[in-house]
Amino acid sequence: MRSSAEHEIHRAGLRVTAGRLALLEVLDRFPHSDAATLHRHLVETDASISIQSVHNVLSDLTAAGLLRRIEPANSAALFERRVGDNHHHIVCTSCGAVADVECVVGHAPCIAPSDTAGFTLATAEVTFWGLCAPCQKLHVVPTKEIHD
Amino acid sequence: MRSSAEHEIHRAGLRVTAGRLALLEVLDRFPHSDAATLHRHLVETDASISIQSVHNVLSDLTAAGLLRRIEPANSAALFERRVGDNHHHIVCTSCGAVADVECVVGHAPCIAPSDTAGFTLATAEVTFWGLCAPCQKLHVVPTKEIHD
DNA sequence: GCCTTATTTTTAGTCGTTCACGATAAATGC
DNA sequence: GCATTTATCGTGAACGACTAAAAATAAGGC
Repeated sequence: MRSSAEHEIHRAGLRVTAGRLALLEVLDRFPHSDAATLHRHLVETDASISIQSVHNVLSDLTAAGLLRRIEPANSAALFERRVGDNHHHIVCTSCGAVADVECVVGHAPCIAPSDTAGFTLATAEVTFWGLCAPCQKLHVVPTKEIHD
Repeated sequence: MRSSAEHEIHRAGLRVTAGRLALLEVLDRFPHSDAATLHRHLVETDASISIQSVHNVLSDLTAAGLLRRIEPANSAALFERRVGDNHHHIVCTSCGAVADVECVVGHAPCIAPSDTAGFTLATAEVTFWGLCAPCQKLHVVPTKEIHD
């Protein structure tokens, strides 16, 4: 059984290595993970890979367009395999959990601010903040005040 | 002449110190600055303040609601005095310059994603990416590919 | 002006990430 | 298959941004 990951890496002009395959596989199971978390999962399963190599692989695959890197405030860089669409994210202010969010309004409204101050607009990135279901149950009060 | 900054700090229940006043004044002239930049401006003008104290003051004033902290990807935390509204930002992918952007569509559409995956939604944060006017003139090609 | 305690300084230390470089192993050509 | 090339990985060190702890200082109420 030949994984699609193998094809993807090869098509990107990169060498197919055990580390890259393993990382893509783990990232499939745990999207929105940071480098340290991915490294932990990797050493747990089998592959011996250094944390620096994890950063290396993440950087290479992101540059190749196989991964998307997001960087919510107060958090390390997170990675996901879902690329090529303009979906957004919602982040839990209490525990940092991240979920994908489809932009209901489509592209146009969000990407058309009234005044771009002379900037040429390329992309719009939306991050939603809130409480995830488990944290709601725990009655955890978010540390940041939310005034309307 | 009593500065409004003095009142603001006092009203927040914080002590009015030279460092805090100086930082607010510098941040007025250079919005969207990071701690290191602010520190540089401060030591240039007059006030001898340590970089750690700058972080301290920024943290205190942000917690008190006098400052807003933003954290664009690939950048240190930036601060601005404009608080209490829901304006967004546009960041230059080439030089990192930041400008304020009013959200033309208002509140509702952006803050109403179709599915929040069980999250309770609190706020929406929009970051626009593009090229600032000076970087456009320099014909600088952004390092990230822009498809569509 | 004094006293309490918030604030600042000083000094270390942490976290996430990048860099340099020798060691290793994919992929190409034979 | 096997050798060669060179992309990739491991190791170790370093970096920037930020936080922590403790001692020194100074704001502001009395």
